Amino acid sequence: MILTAHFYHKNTITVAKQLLGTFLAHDSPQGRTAARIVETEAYLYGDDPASHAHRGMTKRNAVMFGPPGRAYIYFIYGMYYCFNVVTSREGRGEAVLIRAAQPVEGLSLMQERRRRTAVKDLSNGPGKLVIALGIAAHHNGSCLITGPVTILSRDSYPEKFPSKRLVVQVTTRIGISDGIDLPLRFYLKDNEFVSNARPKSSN
DNA sequence: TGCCTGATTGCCT
DNA sequence: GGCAATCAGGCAA
Repeated sequence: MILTAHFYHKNTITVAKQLLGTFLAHDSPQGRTAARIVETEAYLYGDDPASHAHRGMTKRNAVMFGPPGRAYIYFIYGMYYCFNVVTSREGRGEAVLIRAAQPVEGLSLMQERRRRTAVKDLSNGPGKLVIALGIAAHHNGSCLITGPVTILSRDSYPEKFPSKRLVVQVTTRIGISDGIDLPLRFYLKDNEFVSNARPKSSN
């Protein structure tokens, strides 16, 4: 079932952890794809220099300051998009970046979109999962409760993923140059679909 | 296996 | 004008 608004109206770190094991789904004209979220990062209000919202609202980050439960999608490195979930409460500017996911439904469509056959390489990174799921710039600001991009609860695929205690690992975040010491990256322990990238060291 | 680099463009300073 | 919450491919070992 689709996660409802109150799921997102919580402390951003809590949401980042609780998103692990849920399913990001997209019902597109080409068909349905869904992937289990295995890696997230929190971007916070206040003393978080890595957050796009750190210097206040701009044209790019405006969605971060809107209501929780919407998609914040931004363009990066001239060719990729990253998918985030707005969290906490309206006006704060907090979000969770979805960094990696495990393909669950619509595998062949994902393979076609990614031009890759290896399932392990379809969505094990923030830019990759956006491509695999067919998410695009026009989904920026879209509501994750009404769709077409939605997030489903952990019990949505009981045959493939029976109810089980999830072990969450915590590290610093990836690919940033400020705020690199903050422990705001979360992922499922020993999951082979977690992204390959490693945090920078602060030395 | 793992490090290094080029690709490519909208947004912010 | 510089850079960014990335990725794939190439090359060395």
